[in-house]
Amino acid sequence: VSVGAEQKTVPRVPLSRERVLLSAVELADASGIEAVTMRRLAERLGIEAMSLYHYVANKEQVLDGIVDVITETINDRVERLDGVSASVDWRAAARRRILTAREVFLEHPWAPRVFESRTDSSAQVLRYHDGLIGILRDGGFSYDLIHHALHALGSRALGFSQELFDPAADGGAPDPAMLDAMAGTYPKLVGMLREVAHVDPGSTLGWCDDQTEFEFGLDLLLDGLENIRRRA
Amino acid sequence: VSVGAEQKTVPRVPLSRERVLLSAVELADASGIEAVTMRRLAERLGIEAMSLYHYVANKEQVLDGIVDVITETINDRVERLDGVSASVDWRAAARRRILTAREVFLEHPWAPRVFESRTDSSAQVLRYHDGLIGILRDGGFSYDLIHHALHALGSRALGFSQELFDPAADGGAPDPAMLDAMAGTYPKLVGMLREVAHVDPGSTLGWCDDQTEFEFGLDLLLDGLENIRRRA
DNA sequence: ACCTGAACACCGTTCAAGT
DNA sequence: ACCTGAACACCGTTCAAGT
Repeated sequence: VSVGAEQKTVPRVPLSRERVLLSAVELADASGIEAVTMRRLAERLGIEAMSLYHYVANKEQVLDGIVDVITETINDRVERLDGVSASVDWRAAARRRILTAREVFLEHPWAPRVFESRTDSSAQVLRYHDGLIGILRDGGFSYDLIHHALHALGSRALGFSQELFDPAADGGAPDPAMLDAMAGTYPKLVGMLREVAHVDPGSTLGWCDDQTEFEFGLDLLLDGLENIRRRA
Repeated sequence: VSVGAEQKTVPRVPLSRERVLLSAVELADASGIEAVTMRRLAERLGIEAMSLYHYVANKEQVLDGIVDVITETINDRVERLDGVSASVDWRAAARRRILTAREVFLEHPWAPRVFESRTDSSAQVLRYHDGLIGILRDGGFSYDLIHHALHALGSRALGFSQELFDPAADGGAPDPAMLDAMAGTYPKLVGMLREVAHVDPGSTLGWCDDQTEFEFGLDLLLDGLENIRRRA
């Protein structure tokens, strides 16, 4: 079938809010979140920009919808774990849920910024938290402690921690010449970088591994919560 | 002196990069961060938009500069504490530094979003971290543990934790009728909200106090770090 | 109902030109 | 050196109009 024939004979998948939002995620994956404009999104769907307004009220709803799409993927994966988790303690179940959610964010590196820009709560995010609260509740937490725990975890509960500055630069070791130049102004910082950057020079992961750091922070919080729970 | 006379006789404070950035912070304080456009910022300074490009290369530099201005304020305040901190243990010194920094963010509620949107590192933020690293180092931390600690603290080291969704709605208790409607879909979440929202019904702070939650998360992390430090 | 085309009110930024 | 005016390439969104 030639392209020309296809254009005439194959019926278009009918447009829908769902298809608009899925397309927005694909566009962000392919070209970055700044490429997600109403005009470019419409172009990708083969319609005019104004036609989008039949499926979403405005661009904010597109971004809200992106959050829902991503978190729905997360929920699909973590809820498959819950059946297996019944026999496991709360800490292992919570840890596994969070690290599974994190895998989805690793597939959409632009997504944390979108999540942090939202102010309306998403139905899928509520569903994710509902499941996490269930795990803590079954583990013997009071609702009061669960509430504190969710605030303490923040975005870590969902599987990401937005790094301040240079998340990409963490991959490569800092330039020794640059460190020399900075040593006068930031003596302690440079002291740290000089030592930490050389701990494992042969590592292919680079001197600073995102996954390790995420798990370190997560375990610190989970351990602390377990201590409080046990004392209560 | 009449306004008309003033316009002719009083020499304008000469424009500078510094004055542009200070004005950007004032504009964000007054009208929100979305009001900080090149055109509106220029208007506020009594010049045309294009004149701004003599002081900054582009709008990204304005946002980078805003981060520097805010963090400079923080550094001014926390470095005044450091003299007094000499006799204090690392935990108290770090806690005081962070809670002092937090006060500045409470004065600029739009600032966390700007910080999290930056990708270049700021000289003032490096200076802030240098001081914090010094406190931990004096407290007996290895550079390796300090490195993990900074990642675990994330933006909490600087005094803020970006809440996901509804940070403003936390002030008022959730609507009981809405909770009833949500109970079927989110049973555990509603269970938590029903209990936690009624713990202190007479409190003027509302059922969920930002400061309390921030300190809870911060102490959880600091306690965990102290445990690791002591074991090492 | 679904989609469009023209237009509006804004952006950030360029360029060449003024003093 | 500092500042400007006109223009360009883009936004999100309105409106009235088409099928």
